Amino acid sequence: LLIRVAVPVPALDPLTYAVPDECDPPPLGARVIVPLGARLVTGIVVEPIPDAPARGQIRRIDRVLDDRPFVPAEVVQLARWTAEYYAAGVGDTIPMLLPPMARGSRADAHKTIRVAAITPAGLEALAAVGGSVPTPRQREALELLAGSASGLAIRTLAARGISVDAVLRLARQGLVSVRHDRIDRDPFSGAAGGAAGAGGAPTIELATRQLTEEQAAAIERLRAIAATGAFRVALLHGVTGSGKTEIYLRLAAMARDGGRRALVLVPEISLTPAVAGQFRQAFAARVAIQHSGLSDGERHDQWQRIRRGDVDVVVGTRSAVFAPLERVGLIVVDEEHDPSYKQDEIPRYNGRDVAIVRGRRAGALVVLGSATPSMETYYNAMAGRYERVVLERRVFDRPLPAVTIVDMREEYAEAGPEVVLSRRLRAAVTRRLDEGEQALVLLNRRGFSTSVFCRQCAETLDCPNCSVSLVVHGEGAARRARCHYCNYATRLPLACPLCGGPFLEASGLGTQRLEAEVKKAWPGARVGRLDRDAIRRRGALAELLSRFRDGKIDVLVGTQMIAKGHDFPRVTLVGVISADVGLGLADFRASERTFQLLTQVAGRAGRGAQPGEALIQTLYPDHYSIRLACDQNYRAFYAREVKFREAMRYPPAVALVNVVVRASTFAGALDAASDLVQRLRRMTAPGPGTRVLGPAPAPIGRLRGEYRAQLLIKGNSRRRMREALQAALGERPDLQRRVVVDVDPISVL
DNA sequence: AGCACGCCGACT
DNA sequence: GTCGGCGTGCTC
Repeated sequence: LLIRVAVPVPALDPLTYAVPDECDPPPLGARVIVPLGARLVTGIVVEPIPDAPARGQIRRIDRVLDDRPFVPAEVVQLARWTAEYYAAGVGDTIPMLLPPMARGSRADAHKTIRVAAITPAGLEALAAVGGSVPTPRQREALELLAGSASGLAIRTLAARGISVDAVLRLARQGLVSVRHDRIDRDPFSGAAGGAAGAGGAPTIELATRQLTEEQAAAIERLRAIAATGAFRVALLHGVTGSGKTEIYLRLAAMARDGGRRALVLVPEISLTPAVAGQFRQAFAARVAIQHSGLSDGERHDQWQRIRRGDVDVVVGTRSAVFAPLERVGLIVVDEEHDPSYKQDEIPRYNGRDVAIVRGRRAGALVVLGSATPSMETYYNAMAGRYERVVLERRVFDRPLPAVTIVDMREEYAEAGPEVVLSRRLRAAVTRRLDEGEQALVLLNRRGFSTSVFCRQCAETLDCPNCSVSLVVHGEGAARRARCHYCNYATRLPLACPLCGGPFLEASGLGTQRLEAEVKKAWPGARVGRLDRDAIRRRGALAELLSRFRDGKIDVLVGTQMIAKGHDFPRVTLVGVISADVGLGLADFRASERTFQLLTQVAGRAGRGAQPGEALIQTLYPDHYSIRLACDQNYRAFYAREVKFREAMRYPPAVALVNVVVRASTFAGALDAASDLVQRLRRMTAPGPGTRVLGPAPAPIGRLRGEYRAQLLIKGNSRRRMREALQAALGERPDLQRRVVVDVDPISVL
């Protein structure tokens, strides 16, 4: 009997193994331990009866771990779909199905390690004075091993400066033996409690809460759709503060009452504790939370609870779309436009799109919620593929914030180009502080200064590994120049490294400098900063957010992180420092991102009793994404942007695949990309509508010391595009590992 | 990812 | 001449 098994090895597709006769055949989704090369790994059965004939030699499975599916069959199929669609191997997606610590090829209840032990021949060689004693390194290894009866882990030896290679060389000479030891351990002991907790009855009775008319109508429509029990996607297009979460809660309760379960995806759970918290309140212990902020033990515990059927609702980030939940009747993707749904490493899947596929297979209602839907989603809604449910008003009839554009060209003319905070913004902050209210100030750029240049020779301070300029972080003695792409860091030189000129000047501002400016402008105010640098420490983010919520911070400065989904009732003012950060990027989504960011951040104002206002500083007050964000006119923005996408043949008008080729030289990267382009053009010529663009140097032409070139495939059949690409790469297997394929890229930078 | 093989500069 | 670092190919 043959089965096909997905093993957690990057880029690898399922392998065929034989099941011994004395063994019960494992079902789809069961774990099996299989030999792979010289080691044993844990895999998942993806085809109990292979569709395709086996290729190559067939080995026997070592052991079956489960007689029932460990991963639900529908989730296994979802992983296979994801691997194929995003041009990855099943081996890339399989780890996402498993609880942490059961992931990876070496992890499992049956982790194996390589242990080296000295052989009699080795002892002899060691004893023979000056005889067959090998190299010093090898001698050192033998001496260490001679002192240990049971041998030493190769890892341990490596830690003492003996390379794996050296040990394996000794093994080939027969002087040491290498065995694979299984370590049976229980990695999950003591993993109870934590986020799992919250037992008892729900603290809030859903039905008693008041709904707006719009909310009630939206729920009624969605309920009717869900009641059919058939797959359907609905866009819940609701302005900021319109109470979308309440609708998710009610729909989840309905799903539960109908005997089905709900999967709720949020962009970044630590940034939207409100959503998770509200589900906790309504569903108490019947909720599981899945996100990267949990410890491995906690995550494992949550995974098991879901798998056992102990929960009705799973709230989680992107990867929760693979949660082992059965009988899914509702899938919510909150803030569906958020770029964090796209994973920026292999497999490069979009959690929203995988959610839709999961919903189709489960016959579920999929609700995509946003105040600023992605172009893709709105395009589908306009084409009638998605239901469109609209919430135009905020809850309690609270007004949307009044948004005003501040033209910084006038400001510069008045006060010089150094000005950071416009007069208008200063006045507004002062007024809010006097009223005891809070303000958010957005600047979507980290660091203190964004570049350093020499006044004498005009040279800029660049990263030695990447083609980007270094960003200054910190002030005074703590000043460092850092690369945001490879983490290279150096002390800021006193003189120009090129010409020796002493006049180095830092320019361009980031959140750190903004924080300093705000503190200087309002010495009495309590100022906080929220960006990736400020939340490095575990728990720092939650701490910062709760301090702001509790009113211990008056002005919170930060990057786009401050724009995401938060509900701070006392924020009445939002300031945007440089709305045009990002508009200069040569990315087809630049306008969309800017519009979304500005609309979302403005939407943080006036969510409580006091009405809010937003002030947007920009050098391009006439740019449509800024102007229309100011009007909070999504439909006008969409109408304008979709014309651009159609004219330029960009998504959602066409499908896009981005291919990046790496090489040690610039010419090498460009040549390889060019070769792929030619092969692709030959292959796609018969397929109308498919076009190959490039090759061109990647926008970041050098990254971590490697040169990069890129090409784009545009077309209307992703399958055709993928097949052409696979065929081209099949002809150039040597390029396989130098190429990164991104299907439906969120950005082509 | 691991693991093996083979090529090449460095250094006894 | 070895040693060992590193790029390349393969795993049913």
